[in-house]
Amino acid sequence: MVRPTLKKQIPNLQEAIKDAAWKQIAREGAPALSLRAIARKLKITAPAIYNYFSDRDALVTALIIDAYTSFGDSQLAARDEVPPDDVVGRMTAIGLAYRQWAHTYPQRYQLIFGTPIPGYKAPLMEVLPSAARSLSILVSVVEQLRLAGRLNIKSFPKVQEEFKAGFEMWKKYGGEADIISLSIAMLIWARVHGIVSLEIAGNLPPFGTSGDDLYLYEMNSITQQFIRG
Amino acid sequence: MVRPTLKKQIPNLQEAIKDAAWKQIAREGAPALSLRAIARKLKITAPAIYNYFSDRDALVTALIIDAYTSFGDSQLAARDEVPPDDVVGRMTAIGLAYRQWAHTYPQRYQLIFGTPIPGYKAPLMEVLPSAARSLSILVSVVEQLRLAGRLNIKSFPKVQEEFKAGFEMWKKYGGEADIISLSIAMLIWARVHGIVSLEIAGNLPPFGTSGDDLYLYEMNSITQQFIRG
DNA sequence: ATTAATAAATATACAGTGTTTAGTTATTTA
DNA sequence: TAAATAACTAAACACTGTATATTTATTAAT
Repeated sequence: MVRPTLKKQIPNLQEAIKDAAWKQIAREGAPALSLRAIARKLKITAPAIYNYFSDRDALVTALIIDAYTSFGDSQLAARDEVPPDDVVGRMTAIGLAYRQWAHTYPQRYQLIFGTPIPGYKAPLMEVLPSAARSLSILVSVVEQLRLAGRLNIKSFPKVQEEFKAGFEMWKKYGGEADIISLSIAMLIWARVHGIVSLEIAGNLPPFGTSGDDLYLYEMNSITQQFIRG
Repeated sequence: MVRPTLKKQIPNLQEAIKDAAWKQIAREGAPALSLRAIARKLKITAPAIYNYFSDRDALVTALIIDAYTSFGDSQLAARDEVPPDDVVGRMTAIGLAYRQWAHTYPQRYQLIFGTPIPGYKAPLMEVLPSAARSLSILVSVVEQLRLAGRLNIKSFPKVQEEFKAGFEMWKKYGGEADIISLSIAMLIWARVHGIVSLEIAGNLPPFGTSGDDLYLYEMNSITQQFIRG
């Protein structure tokens, strides 16, 4: 019956491992992530990492959660810089923040939305809280529009029964909102994600269109289509 | 001065390697692609592959070109099944074909649009012909709308000067079209890609929305916004 | 027919990866 | 002081892509 506390030369090794991982990702890209390289940088042996992460995928999951948190923070900050009554302004602000965050941290963006780690599949249950939180900022603005009667939901498809359970689960982490607000938020999310993911992957520029203009145009399409008044 | 012809036990080894690669990708996913595993399946040694592909990335590039070709074929078939005068019908047909192809070959889709191969970056110049061809079907329909005076380009952003050179390059493989048609095609492409990529990555369903309904709604948004008459 | 040239395959090896196992060191509580 | 155990290292395994050298087989010219 003995319970020794943790001990290490490096004060907080768990955080140090993640830091080293991020630096490696930023410098050489997510696919180059290597436990052995991290260990070399920290002057420990590779198996020592297994005291803090059960395997490489667990480390990646932790990084993804951090990335979602960073993304959610930027969404939250963008929203709250605009007065609550200026709903359209808030929508615009988080839309711009979305793209700006992706351009500031392309590797984090790819880590979340791409599949840059060989054989890795994010475990939904672990990632959901931070993922739902980051999406919840957009949902909150859409919900605010709905409550103000300014949400144009004409002809928007009804949510199927089978997905209502998923919605209830989402609310646990994403906060209170009507399901129609979540649905419309998903569509808005898909639109900005469409442009930004093509941009980040380098598939947009050579075809003759600027991401800037296209993105602004698309944000205008969104507000025109879904906001009235 | 001797020029021996190719010789092999397997009739067309180059194609056999690609076939084995596709089977491996379909069974275990793109990141699991392994030259050694391909060699084992074909009962040859791994270095023998280097007689047909300069390295692993060259094989991946060949696979991507094949995937683009397969995608382009499905777009072409979908378009030409609808009479030329029914332009809206053609737009709908290729839109549905886009999503259906992605769902039929999710690994091919991810190979093109994701980044599933560690450290791989597609060489634009090699991929451009097949990529431009596959996009050209959508562009041709948009161009057809433009020529018929049914394209709604009100307030669509002008293309920046610096990208006009890229447009000229694109025309070489994508065919004759006005630059505004390409731009609008890009935006339409981004929209469908936004939904489909989230679907394929498994990020849509858990949050309570059906890809089916959302996609149909979005295709309607597109026709409403860009087609008049 | 013999010989030279060369394509295509193999054998071998190197440096890298994630991970497992066994053993060691250090710390903490009883 | 002694037992318990967390945290680490050392060594090894089974992989990976790829470079080099060598062998085999085929072709073309003499």
